[in-house]
This record gives sequence, C-alpha cells and structure tokens, in this order.
Amino acid sequence: MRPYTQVLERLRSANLRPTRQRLALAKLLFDGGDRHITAEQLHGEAMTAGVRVSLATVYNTLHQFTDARLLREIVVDAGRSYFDTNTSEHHHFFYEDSGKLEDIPHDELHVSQVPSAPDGAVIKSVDVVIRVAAAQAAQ
Amino acid sequence: MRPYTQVLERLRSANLRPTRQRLALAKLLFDGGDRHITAEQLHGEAMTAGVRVSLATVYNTLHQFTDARLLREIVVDAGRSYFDTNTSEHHHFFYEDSGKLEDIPHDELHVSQVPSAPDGAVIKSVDVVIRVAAAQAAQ
DNA sequence: AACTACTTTAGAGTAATTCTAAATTAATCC
DNA sequence: GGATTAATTTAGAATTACTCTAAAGTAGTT
Repeated sequence: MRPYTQVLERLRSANLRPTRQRLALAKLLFDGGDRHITAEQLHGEAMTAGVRVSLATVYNTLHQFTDARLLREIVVDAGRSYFDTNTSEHHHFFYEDSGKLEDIPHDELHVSQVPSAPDGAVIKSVDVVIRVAAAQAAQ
Repeated sequence: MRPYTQVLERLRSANLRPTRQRLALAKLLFDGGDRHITAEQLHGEAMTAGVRVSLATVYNTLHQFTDARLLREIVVDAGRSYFDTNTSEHHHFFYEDSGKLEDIPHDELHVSQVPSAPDGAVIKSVDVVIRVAAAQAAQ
C-alpha cells in the first residue's frame, strides 16, 4: 500500500485533508485502472472491503475529487451519476442493458465542425455517448 | 385546432387510444415547433392551459410517445429527463446555468470514425452534448 | 495538550419518477 | 344505443438517488 503521491498532492492542492476515508476511497477508485462507478457502487465496494464510511461521505468525496480534477462526472442515465477515473479527453459506449460504461479512446472518434458557443458562453465539454444494446431492432 | 393526422396515426399504429389527455398533451408538445421539455414542465403547461391531467399521466404519455417515436428522450442532467419533439438526427447544446437545451442541426456537427459496436450489440444512437456555461474558466 | 477548522456521520429531507389499485373511459359487440 | 371488455387515468403511496443538517470526531497548528 504505497503512498498515493498523486492523490496526496491533488488533495493538498485542493486543500482537502488526507483523511482515512478519502484515502481508502482513492485506493478503491484508482487502484483498478479506468473505472466508471456510481456512488452507491463505490459505497458497496467500501463496505465489502471493510472500509467504514458513510454514503454521505462517499457522495462528498466523489464531488470533491471531481472538483479537484481527479474524477470526471458522467451523465448517461436518468437519475444516476457515474464517476470516471479517466480524466483525459475521451468518449463512451453506454450499454443500455447492463448500465455499463466503456471508454472510447480519444483517437478512435472525432467530432468535427464543432459550432462555436453563443456569445458570452464558453464550451465546457463535448461529450459523445454511443448507446448500444443487445442486437435487435436498432435505433 | 385541426385533427393531428400524424399524431392520430402514430397513436393508432402504437395501439394507443386517442384520449383527451393524450391529444391535449400532443397539442402542447407539437404545436410549438422544436421543444425540449421535462415532465414537470409539461404538466405545468397543461395546468396553465386548463387541461386536467395528472402528473402520472404526463409521465406515462411521454414514455408512450417516446416508444412510438413521436419523441426522443434526452439525458443531460443527473436526475432529470428531457423530451425532444425533434426526432430527426441531431445533437445538442446544454446550457448548464439555465438548464436549457438547444438543437445543433445535423449538418453543423459531424462525428467521424464511429467505432463499431462490440459483437452481439448494435448502436442505438450517437449522442453529442456540448455543455456551455456563462463565460469564465472553461472545461 | 489545547485550539480551531475541517470532516464525518446518522438520519431527516427533497426531487424526480414509478407503482398500485380503484375509478373512469374508449372501443367492440350485439 | 346500451352492455361488455379492455385500456386508461388517477391520487396517493412508494422508491431512488441524492442533499442537507447539526452534532460528534479528527487533523493540523501552536
């Protein structure tokens, strides 16, 4: 269990204390490669791993990590937020049947001719979601 | 108030009876050009217009219309579904500040090199959302 | 060790949506 | 056109995901 230098630094620069709960959640989030996870799922994993942490703290932590750019929030499903440990620019497949998300590497999909934002507004992100489902009638 | 031939036909082909509530909601939805509206908003409009209809029926009707391809459901905001009266292929600007959606015509934005769906799955849609906010720190 | 500010937490509260079971209405059949 | 059957609507309860609150706990500082 080596010290998470990157996490620690990010926490410090965001003025977030490296508490037991934040470090345990960071370990669950960032030790498994690229992940897409909901708050309830992460809370479940913490419980399973024997980490005592409340659901409220999981929500707080996910939002703080998102603000600190350690996570990215993804909305693809009504009434549920996913958090993505991959913060680099990329897009997603969304499996409607299972509710799973999968990264599409940045170089495998290109959006061209992005219209400019209206006056006084700036583009915050360009999000592409390709929804897929078990083979049957498409669209 | 001419008879909504298209709506009536779609309802018929979806085995949905043209009830007072469905016809009134169809009128509110399809009489104003392209619209992006939530269930609560539509229910509010119905109330204002003096149409007696329950919120449950508004939800049922929106989903039935979506299944009948009269509407398209759009998820851009955690915990809120929008319904779009424009069912042709196009994408959206989402104004994070106001919660408003705006169409991007199909020919103004192009997604290239769409990766193919994994085996056994089909692509149901490719949705692009450009999130914009009042000018300040971008991304 | 003491102080102060930040954190965590249980549980209440909220918003959007879905469910349920009873009442209503539409379409069909004589 | 009234009776029958099946679809529809509805109020209100239930559910889900999430946020808030205020009290107790913990971290960093002196």
